[in-house]
Amino acid sequence: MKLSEAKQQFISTWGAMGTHWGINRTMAQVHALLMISPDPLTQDDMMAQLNISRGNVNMNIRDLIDWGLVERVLIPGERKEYFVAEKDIWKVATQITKERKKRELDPMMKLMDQLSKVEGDKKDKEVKAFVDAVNGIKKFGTQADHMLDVLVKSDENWFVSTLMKLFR
Amino acid sequence: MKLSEAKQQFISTWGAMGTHWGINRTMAQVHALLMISPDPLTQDDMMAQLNISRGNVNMNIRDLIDWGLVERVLIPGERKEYFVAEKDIWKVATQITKERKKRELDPMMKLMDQLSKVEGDKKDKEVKAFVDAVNGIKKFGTQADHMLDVLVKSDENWFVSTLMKLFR
DNA sequence: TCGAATTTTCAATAATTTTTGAAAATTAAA
DNA sequence: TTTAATTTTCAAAAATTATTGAAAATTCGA
Repeated sequence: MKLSEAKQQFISTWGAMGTHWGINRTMAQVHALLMISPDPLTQDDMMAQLNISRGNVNMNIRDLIDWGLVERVLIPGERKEYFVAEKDIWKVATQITKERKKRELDPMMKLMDQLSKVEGDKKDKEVKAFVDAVNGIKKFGTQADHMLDVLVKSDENWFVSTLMKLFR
Repeated sequence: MKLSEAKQQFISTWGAMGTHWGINRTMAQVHALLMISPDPLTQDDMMAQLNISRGNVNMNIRDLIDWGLVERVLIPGERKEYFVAEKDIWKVATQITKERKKRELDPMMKLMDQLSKVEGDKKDKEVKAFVDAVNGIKKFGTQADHMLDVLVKSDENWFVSTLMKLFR
């Protein structure tokens, strides 16, 4: 398989995967493109390579920056802005994990705390089924929370240690 | 907060979460409704409680069954079909994990294997960046695969052991 | 400060996904 | 069988989400 074809495959598959991961297709494609680029790219580069409009690139780049997956880089003497993606896939995974924990798990847990205080007779099977479900989710959420923390923390260490190697 | 209000909140939030988890809003709502129901429900029950059409209930129930999260139950002497959801949230989580591994991770890994065989000079920085990215993902995927297996297996044991308790 | 290059915004449009509802198929009681 | 209850299907409609592109805003060199 030729590089150009392989690139296309990679970008399109990563895009399709993105939709399963809670980010939109184009955002994942932009990310994919940047992940396999040896050099920083401009918005125009991405427009050309992915065949999408300026506005689209711009918005998705902004989202990727919010997710902590892409950053702006300044190239001395250049007027245009350049962008690079985090290349370390473990870093990508922990970053996504962290963000989703913040955006999804934390608010869910807050709600469950409220819902577990529902009024009503615990003898009523309707009430009991509800409270049981909510408490189950709370317990699960707490455990998941800890597990994810361990993962993210261990990975931060791992990341730091890999990074350190580069400097010694 | 009253039960009816709490239920509504629960269903609507679980539905919103579903969209982040790769399943559609209504499917997640049907699942939520079944999770907090002490008794099996019919399609008509769900139509009434969620205000959705018969076809919609039917399709989403089918999907939930495919995901292994809901099952049909027969109530002796009743003509209609009844449905119950897996109530154990850990079981739900491992089931989803298993399915997503099968649907997302496995195909992704297969593709990466192909893509790592891209032709071209490894000295070319374009080729190198591509191969590095693909190999990084392969390594990551393999580790994730093992991790998920451990999770699912340990949980299967845990589930079996909880189940056993019911019978002794 | 000015003005060209570049980035950002956002209303309109396009594409995609979900939902409906009625017809067809299936099921099981009589 | 026949028939009425129930489930399933799927084309059309509605709702949602993503994309465009041009105008507005910003940035930076001269």
